Amino acid sequence: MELVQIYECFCDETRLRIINLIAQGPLCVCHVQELLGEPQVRISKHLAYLKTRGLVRAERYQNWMIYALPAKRTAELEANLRCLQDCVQTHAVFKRDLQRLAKMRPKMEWLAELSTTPHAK
Amino acid sequence: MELVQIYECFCDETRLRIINLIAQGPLCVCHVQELLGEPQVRISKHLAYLKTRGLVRAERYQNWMIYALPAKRTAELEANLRCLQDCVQTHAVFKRDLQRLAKMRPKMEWLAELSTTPHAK
DNA sequence: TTGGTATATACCTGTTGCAGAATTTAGAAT
DNA sequence: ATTCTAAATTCTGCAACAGGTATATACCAA
Repeated sequence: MELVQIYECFCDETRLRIINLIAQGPLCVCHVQELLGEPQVRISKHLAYLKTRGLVRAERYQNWMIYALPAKRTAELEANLRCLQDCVQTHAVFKRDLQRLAKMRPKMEWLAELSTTPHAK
Repeated sequence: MELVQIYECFCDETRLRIINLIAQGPLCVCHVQELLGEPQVRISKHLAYLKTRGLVRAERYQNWMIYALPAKRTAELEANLRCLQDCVQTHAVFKRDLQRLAKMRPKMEWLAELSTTPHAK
């Protein structure tokens, strides 16, 4: 994953919000959709965009597609994800997304066991 | 300067190289052009792109346009510039650009006195 | 098989981005 | 005024992106 590709992924607000959420742990499309309050097709297409650039990976579980950060991440990606996390601290939209996610977590325990990726928080 | 705009500025390699150079201190267009070995129109247009998003400011000195980072930078911009500097350490292209810049510095002392921006070495 | 849910894809539209070639503008020097 | 240099702008073409609507696919359940 090249540096420029990271920034391509980062340069749209919807994608930033998605990344912000998925950085906390794997999510399926419908969760993201509900959390962001954006139409399904939009979420789906942005996720596809991220996937082609290797920023996320996808795995099917029954009816759901579970999206997560890749297990192996370059130092660059790690650095930029950390930087992003710092930056969004001060932005209401992103904070709200995370708060909603926290509320939703309890309903999502089944998801936690699926992924090989360790969850943040 | 919004977060997304920072990433818009970062998502093209030519722009990344320009930013990497200008982060070291103010430069005029012809310097950037010479350092990158890219045609003038390309440099000029990317600089315009960066300027409209507030990532750089420009100031005329006689025949030359001097581009520099803005004097006041948001925390986000600072964080991302630092992150970028870390990331490019390992990339030959960017390192070479900086080496060339270092060689060119002696010929550019007149520039140093113009700017209000403190130079990073 | 039928129907439902979750997700992706195809198609269309408008916008933006990037490139190069040619031209123009601004200032300096003669 | 003319000429030189530095830089920006205009024009054209093309590819990518972002949005939406509609449709298709994949899996599950009855």
